[in-house]
Amino acid sequence: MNSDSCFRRKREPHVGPAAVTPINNKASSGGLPKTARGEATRKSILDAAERVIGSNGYSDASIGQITREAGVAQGTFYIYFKTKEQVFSELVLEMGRLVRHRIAEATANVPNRLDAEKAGLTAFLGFVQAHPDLYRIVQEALFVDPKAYRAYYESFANGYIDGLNTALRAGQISPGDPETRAWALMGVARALGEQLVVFNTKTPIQDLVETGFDLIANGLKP
Amino acid sequence: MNSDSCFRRKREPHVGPAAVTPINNKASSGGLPKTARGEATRKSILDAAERVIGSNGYSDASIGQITREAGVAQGTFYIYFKTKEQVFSELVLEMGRLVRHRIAEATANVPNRLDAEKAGLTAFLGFVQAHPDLYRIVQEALFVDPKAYRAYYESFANGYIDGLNTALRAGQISPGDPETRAWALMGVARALGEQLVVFNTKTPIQDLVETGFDLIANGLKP
DNA sequence: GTAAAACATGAATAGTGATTCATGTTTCAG
DNA sequence: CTGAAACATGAATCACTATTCATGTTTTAC
Repeated sequence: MNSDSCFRRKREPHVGPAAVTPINNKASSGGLPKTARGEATRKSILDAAERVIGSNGYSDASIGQITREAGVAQGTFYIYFKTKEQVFSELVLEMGRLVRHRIAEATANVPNRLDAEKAGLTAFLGFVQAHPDLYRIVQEALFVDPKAYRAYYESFANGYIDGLNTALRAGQISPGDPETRAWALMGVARALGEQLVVFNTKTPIQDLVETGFDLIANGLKP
Repeated sequence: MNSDSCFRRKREPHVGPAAVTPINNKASSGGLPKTARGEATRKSILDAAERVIGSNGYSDASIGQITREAGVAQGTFYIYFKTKEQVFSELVLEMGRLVRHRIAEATANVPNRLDAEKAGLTAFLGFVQAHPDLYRIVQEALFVDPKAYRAYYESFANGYIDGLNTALRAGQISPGDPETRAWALMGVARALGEQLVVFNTKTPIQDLVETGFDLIANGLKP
């Protein structure tokens, strides 16, 4: 329940002229569009939101900017989204789907877990580099929409845990609590991704993967 | 250069009545206090800011809340801090000092690097659990004060890199790029800390340390 | 003791931007 | 064709709160 400073408290819900009004339930406020036109408009708003929020951050991104960027009037925004927070949440969800899909794709036909770790890390870093904005968006979700933030990482973790369990049963990795390991491994990937887009390291992705993977596979022991 | 939505553009600097005005340079606006009284007031504001920002987040924390919590008038805030952003930055700095100090302390007399990793991880998780607010504060710094955010992690990393280099020379760890390793290892600690205060895991700290350390030391290889 | 510096107050100012709404314009089922 | 639903518009509203300032009150140096 964060939100921008202005207009925090919702205004008293405005009751229409009377029950007489035709039940104009529109696509109204958050509803999904019912025609191709609406579909297109909604998408262009969402895309604009991605760019604007991605580069300015949530608080500094204004609905005006977003709609201008999308080429629609300001009021149009509220035909498709109930609040500013809602677009943001959808952005986070969408991004989660994209990353997971990309990693699943990259690790799909890799039968060995360690190779899968390497492939997954490579795919993740490639994705981060291609979508630096989306990376920041997820980070900010912790404050704007904690639920979405948790959902993002948890659905990520679940897949990871499954993978580790399978590998464990197949004797491909040493024993160890899969849940904690999953979070730790995600932490490695996240940190290296952050190196890329937040700290702008000069280290090439390939080297990050090399060093990161060696650590994951063999640890620090001499 | 983020900031809250309200009053983004600074008002035209107000020029005093004339050059006649005594150079009342006060502790004015961001200056440090010059008496014990001032010192105490400043500290109480900073402490209040920690609590308020820690639990409400930066945007939702208002100066009014902070000063109320500190038991001073709203204007008093501006005797010690130039802007809302400034208190926040100081909070981040202060927190960085605290964590690093704690970890340095915990690893000081541990001659072996692997043992030091374990001790450091334990100390870090303990700290995080004791200061869940401060943990969130650092995360939010990425958006409110990116410079402080980077400084926080970079000074952390520097110590880490030194430690790894020393250990490498002493043959206590296997070879591998210390910089990338440092970030990856910090990523593990960060992720496990997040488990604790953001995801509220039931796993006891000791188990997190056990699993995390085993991964760091030996990797996943069977 | 006293002037000046420090510190404290809190009401007033003013920028901002999310959200609404009254009013069009398009689209489409029948 | 035609009326209703869907979609679009953009000016107006107005809750919020960071920051300032004119005016006290305390403390300190001498």
